[in-house]
Amino acid sequence: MSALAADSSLDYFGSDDSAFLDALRNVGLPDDNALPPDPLPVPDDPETSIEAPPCAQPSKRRRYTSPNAHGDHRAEADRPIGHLDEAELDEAVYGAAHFGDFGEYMRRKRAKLQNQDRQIGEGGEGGGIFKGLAIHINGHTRPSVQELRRLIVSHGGIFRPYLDKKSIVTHVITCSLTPAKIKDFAHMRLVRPEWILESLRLRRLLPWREFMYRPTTRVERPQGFPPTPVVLDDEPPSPAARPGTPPPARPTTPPPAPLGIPHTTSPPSPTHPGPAYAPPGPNAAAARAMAAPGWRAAHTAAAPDFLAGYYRHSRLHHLSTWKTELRALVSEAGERAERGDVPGSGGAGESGDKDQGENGAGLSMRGAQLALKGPLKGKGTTTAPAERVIMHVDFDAFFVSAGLVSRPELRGRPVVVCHAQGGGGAGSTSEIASASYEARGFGVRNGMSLRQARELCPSITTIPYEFELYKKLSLTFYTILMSVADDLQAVSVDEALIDVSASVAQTVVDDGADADRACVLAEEIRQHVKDATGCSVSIGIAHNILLARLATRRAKPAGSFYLRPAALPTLLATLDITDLHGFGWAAAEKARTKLGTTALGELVKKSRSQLAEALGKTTGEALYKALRGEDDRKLESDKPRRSVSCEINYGIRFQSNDEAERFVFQMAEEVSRRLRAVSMKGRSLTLKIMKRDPSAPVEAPKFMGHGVCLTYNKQSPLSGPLGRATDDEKAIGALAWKMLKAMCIPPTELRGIGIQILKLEGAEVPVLRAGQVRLSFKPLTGAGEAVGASAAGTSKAIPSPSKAVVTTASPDKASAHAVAPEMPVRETDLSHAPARQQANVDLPSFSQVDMDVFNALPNDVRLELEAEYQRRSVTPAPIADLPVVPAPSAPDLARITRQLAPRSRPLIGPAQGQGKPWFALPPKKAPVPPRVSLSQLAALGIDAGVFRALPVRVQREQLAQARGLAMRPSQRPARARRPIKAPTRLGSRFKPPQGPCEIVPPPPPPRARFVERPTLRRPAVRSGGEKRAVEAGRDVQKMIGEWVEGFREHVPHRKDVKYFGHFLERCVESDTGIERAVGIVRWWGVLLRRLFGTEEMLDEWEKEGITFEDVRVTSRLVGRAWWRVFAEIISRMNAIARERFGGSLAVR
DNA sequence: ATCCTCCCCTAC
DNA sequence: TAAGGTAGGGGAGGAT
Ligand SMILES: Nc1ccn([C@H]2C[C@H](O)[C@@H](COP(=O)(O)OP(=O)(O)OP(=O)(O)O)O2)c(=O)n1
Ligand SMILES: [Mg+2]
Repeated sequence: MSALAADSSLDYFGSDDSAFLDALRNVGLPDDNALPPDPLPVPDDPETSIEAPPCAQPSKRRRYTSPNAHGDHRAEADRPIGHLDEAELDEAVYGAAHFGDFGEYMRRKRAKLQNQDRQIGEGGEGGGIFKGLAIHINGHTRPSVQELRRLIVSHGGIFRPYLDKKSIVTHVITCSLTPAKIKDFAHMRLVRPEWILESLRLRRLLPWREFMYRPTTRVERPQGFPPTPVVLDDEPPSPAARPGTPPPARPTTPPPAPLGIPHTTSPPSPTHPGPAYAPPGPNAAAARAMAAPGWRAAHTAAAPDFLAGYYRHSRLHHLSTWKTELRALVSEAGERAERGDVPGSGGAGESGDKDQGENGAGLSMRGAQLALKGPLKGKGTTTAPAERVIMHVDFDAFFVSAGLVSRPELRGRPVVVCHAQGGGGAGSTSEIASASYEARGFGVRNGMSLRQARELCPSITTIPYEFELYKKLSLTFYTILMSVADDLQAVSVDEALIDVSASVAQTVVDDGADADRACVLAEEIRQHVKDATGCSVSIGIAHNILLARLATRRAKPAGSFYLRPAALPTLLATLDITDLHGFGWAAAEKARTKLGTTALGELVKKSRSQLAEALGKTTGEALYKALRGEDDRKLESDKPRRSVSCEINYGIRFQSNDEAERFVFQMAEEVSRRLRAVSMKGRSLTLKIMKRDPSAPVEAPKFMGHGVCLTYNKQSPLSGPLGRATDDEKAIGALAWKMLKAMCIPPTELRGIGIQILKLEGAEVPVLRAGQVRLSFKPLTGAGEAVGASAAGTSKAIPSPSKAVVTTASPDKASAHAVAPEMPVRETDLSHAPARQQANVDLPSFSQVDMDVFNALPNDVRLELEAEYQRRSVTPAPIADLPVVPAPSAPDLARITRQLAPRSRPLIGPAQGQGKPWFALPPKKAPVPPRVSLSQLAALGIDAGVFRALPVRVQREQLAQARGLAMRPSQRPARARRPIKAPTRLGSRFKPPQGPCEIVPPPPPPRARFVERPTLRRPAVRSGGEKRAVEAGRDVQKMIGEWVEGFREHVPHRKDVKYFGHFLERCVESDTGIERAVGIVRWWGVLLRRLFGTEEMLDEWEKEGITFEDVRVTSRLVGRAWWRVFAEIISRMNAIARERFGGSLAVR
């Protein structure tokens, strides 16, 4: 029970310390009337328990709170914490307090936090220099909120977690304020954290004014407009300026700028001030949806097509998959390099020593430079660790940057990527994947809910995901890195570690110190990537991985930074343990409870054994060394894969066992598919189950989320029909279902399901598919050895893989990395590519080819490729069979391919050896690119960058499409339709006027004195179906006129915007509506220009400080609002247009 | 000691 | 309306 209490409080408060929990537990007191019985002994609602044999309750049930505070709160009254009547506690603490403004939740939470502080204070570090102060901390701070709180409380101060009218706050600590808060706090004592730190250092309370917080240049503006851009995303600091020193100062005053600071701590539960991820308690929208008949069956995991749709939209799934695929690609490239893949290149790396790092030459991507490096081959072994030059390269706000490539109009504005689009979603729990640096200036961070973001920054703009684009940019990025790296470790789709020791040595700089050369090289890389992708990356440079990562913090955004060991102490003094890669919330908690601090500046004083004791041996020692700038880990570019899994913990809402069973089998198919994709089989299956915690509401705070759960993981040996390892979906499904049944969990309580396959083995020979390519490597390395090793089984048998063994003999490795069907490399630029040169073409290894795509190729192309592969005898048998043998899991592979595949044809691998390293070679018979001038493209509304990236065939299509489009509605290319999900939706989706009309209530009157404002929602439209809407062009134009005119002194109404936006989007979706939509939008633009002037004019007026009478000022702001809405809608239309046609609309 | 199994944790 | 996945390092504690 006590364990539970601790657990519950932790869930609830996140960063509570155990002393406090102990104290609470020991207080002992009456129960909370709201308390439900302790969940433990209570059997699960028996109602629909899965009918199963002996219900063996799984051995472990663990409470799972999302590591990410997805708004999941343990039900307050979950379990007795003690016998303290909390009202009395409050009373004692605050005197006659009234909490009318607080819900029960907030009230209790606050009381507890307060109590906790008392505990800290009592145990405290003495001194009372903060006595009499009541301090609130706002937003992100450095040190962290928790750390500051601890410092304050332990020195006699009071920590105020929240602001309200009832309790006094003497000071507010902050590092950054949103405009809204600046206003709120106008009359308060705003002070920087340094006040606390310095006061403590000098052991006396320093005058707060000396540390007064001043908003950085930002000026608040009325309508919630974004501040002037803090940092331009696409404006790198002055070039390779002074190497060895930080890039030109960012617009920051306080040392650690609010920008670029990674998420702080506190995963579980909202401990920090600021908006909550979601309101506590069941998600209202979800409750409503679930109550609607048919909704659950159509939109949750109970729907037959849920799995595919879910994965198609899951960013985390993509992130994970890409990472795996990139690793495989890198690994393959390494192998090719070692092998001296390019014909004729026999020599360079002695056959004997393989090691990937083997001079740059090894990483064949190097092109011309390699020649020079040849002689240096020994490098991998000779270079002392201290001399290594490691770069950590990472896109700035990757998803956003990618999205802005085609939305330049949004640059400089607070933008986030998330699923929820448009102005709506006030309470949206949609998660933000990436926030622009401007948005971060408001405190918005990756991983927040849209709702939180809107609270911090009401004017935030959302843009949709573009997964294909991310993947494309990523490949380009990696190709560039490969061309300079001696070694490369794929970290994620937007991030990699490279060893550039050799390249640096070669970089020409007069008078160059290594550091100088490294910085020059870094800037070159940044420029290359920028040119090739339109996005900026930042680069951290140092002698080891750890420092390089730290350096990146300073480099961001859009810069590079060389961190020399000597500078480390100073840097560390400002950092928290969670700023180190690999150290998160849990580590910080351990440090805090066991060592009394999370500040690196303090931790550095701890002994090695102290750290080891607190954090574990390995981790502790790693930290000890890290604090001294030591890190001898080497880049990992070819580790064998050890597991393949598939889990979904979202949208799981079953009513019956049948639904659950169906879903489990679908998941089994999915894992099976993944296994086959990498030619692996497994001998062990782990079923991972999440079950709603009995105390958690049926609907989680996050829409369709899993909420607080108990987890059950059960492992079982897996074997196929014939005995050993298997990838058979039926075997997997049957076992998984059997295990789930045995858990006796009512299907209604399931919230997450996962299947993980372990003990992997390479698939057996008989299978022709991709995996067989693995064999093709053997002849080159010695078949005998390979066979022998294969008997050895799993990698474990070969512990620290000696270099030699790795490449030649490990079957796991070979099979694991030989295949990357989901991420075929393809040409990125046809028009630049030189004609194919027979000898040097680097076709992807056959295993890398996505079979579906391959099979779908035009006959001649396919035959030619087959011939080529045969010629090289890379793959003996398969070729003949391929066309015949349909890919094993055709439908699903097809799905995946569709999901990842661009409209272009895949196939050709990145160029090796000579030539522009970062552009792939064209397919044979490259068609002649159409001749179009940039201006022509512009006239047609096609984005030149996008266009250039398309295969010629598609270019032609697009061109034709656009030309027709400009004139009259025309045929759309096959397969350009947006996916449609549930049938129920289908109806409304294509009846523009209807959906919105039903959903959107009439907009309330504008705030000010506008009496009869026109509305877009009018009966005229309501009556129509799709046809009507299309016919409505004239009407719509008229309506817009009225709308804009009516609101010329007011910001457009959100609902109207939403409605209008929907209408236009649907027009773009339909074949017949595009032209009309473009016309309408143009007309709209004309009206806006007429009324408010262009945006540029507005800018001018503003810059020049031109102020007319108030009216004009108002009008200027209103004008901006209109233009902003205008841009938003256009960008949404363009998103659709891009998806359908690959270009943007010419609406401006 | 050393392995193995079941977690937890972290990252993107 | 939203899409909270996944692989791998490492620790605790039992089996060997
Ligand atoms: N909680 C998160 C974190 C990241 N991502 C995705 C979107 C990010 O764009 C991408 C890269 O993650 P980074 O941590 O590198 O963050 P950004 O690139 O967005 O910003 P920056 O690297 O500049 O801090 O991964 C995500 O979907 N969810
Ligand atoms: Mg990034």
